[in-house]
Amino acid sequence: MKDQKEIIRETNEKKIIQAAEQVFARFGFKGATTEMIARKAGLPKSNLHYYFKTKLQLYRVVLERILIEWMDAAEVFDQYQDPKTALTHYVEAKMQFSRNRPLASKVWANEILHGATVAGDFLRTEFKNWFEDKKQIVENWVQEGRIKPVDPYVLFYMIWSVTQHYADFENQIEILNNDEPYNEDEYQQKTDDVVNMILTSVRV
Amino acid sequence: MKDQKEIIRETNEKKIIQAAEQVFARFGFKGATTEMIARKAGLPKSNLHYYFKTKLQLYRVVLERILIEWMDAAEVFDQYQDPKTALTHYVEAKMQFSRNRPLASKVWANEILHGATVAGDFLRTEFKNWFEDKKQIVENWVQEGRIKPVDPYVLFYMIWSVTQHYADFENQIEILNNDEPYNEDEYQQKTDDVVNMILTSVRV
DNA sequence: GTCTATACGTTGATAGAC
DNA sequence: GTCTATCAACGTATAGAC
Repeated sequence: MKDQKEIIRETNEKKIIQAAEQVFARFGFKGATTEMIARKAGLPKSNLHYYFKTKLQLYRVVLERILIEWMDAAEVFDQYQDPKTALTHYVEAKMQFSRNRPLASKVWANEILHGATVAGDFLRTEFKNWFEDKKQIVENWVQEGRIKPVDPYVLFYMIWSVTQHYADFENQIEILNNDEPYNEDEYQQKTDDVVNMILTSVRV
Repeated sequence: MKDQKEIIRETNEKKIIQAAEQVFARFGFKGATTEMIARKAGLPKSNLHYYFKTKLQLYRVVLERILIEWMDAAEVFDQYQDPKTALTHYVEAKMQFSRNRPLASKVWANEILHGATVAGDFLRTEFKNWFEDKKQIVENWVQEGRIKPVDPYVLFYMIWSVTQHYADFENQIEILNNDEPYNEDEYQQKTDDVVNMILTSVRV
């Protein structure tokens, strides 16, 4: 049974983490201030420091949550044996992630861009394992002649970069779209086009 | 004829701009300190402020130079009428840019990621004009049946994101490559693969 | 044009009353 | 668990001697 304090702690931590993600996405780690995060969470700054000792610790928590979401979204890749189906669902999931969680994508992009100092451990362990596994699947597809011969690295980097571009560069995209954000239908259309081009690029 | 002071000014400004690009790429605008930039340029901090009144002004200069380089590298697109040749040279130029100027790419990515507050003007004018022009070329190719029907936006975002990924996410790439940077041959191989996949995706 | 010293604002973090 | 007051550190920018 959760007691009163525990509930308060959980709700406040959640509010802080959500606010932190917004501020980190917009201003980066150094550019974000604990004051901005606290205000967005509706708490005084000292309360934030009560729940998270340091800004770095809060940042770690935010990143960790993003990684978990990222891995969850990637599971869809394993659920289909057919290359076309697996790739279609995977690319669609990535495009949806960019649509629903652009802030998460931006925080991640910012982290890698500036040296992956915090995410480095995760990349070298869990992430690398995940990737080696997927790489093997793609290599099998190639050997079985089910897709055109492609370097798995090049394929995955293409999928990641293209899909994440719709989140990380949304400001640029919006400007080129006459300062209009995509509506649901338009975004679905882009998603279909991206899926189609990637499938075509491996000839499935 | 340039006098002594002018020469000193030019060399020092150049040193500062180059140092600034490195520091902005690594730490972002807010994360970069004028002290770090000055030290890397081999000057006292007050000298930096003598040449560039504010950090923001220095940042603007750095960004502007990057944009000029970017546009220069893009000119290759206009020099060929054949879709296959034009796309090949363009993608190769972009891949070379990521290889030779990863810092420039990162500064740009960081700028867009965090709201394009400084580059917004450029994007809405010069950049948009440039893009509208290229968009028309691609649409013509489609109408003439020389490439598969594709949304020009989706095609360009694919080219930009994939090529820039090799600069902006190089930390992640290096980790997945067992903490080894790509050598020249490997990078050339990736370049060929990227070109090939993009050409295939539009069926030329 | 160069450099030391410094003013001034901002920010991460804490103390201590409630 | 909350909040006001406060501090120490840092970072931008400038003054003024050389």
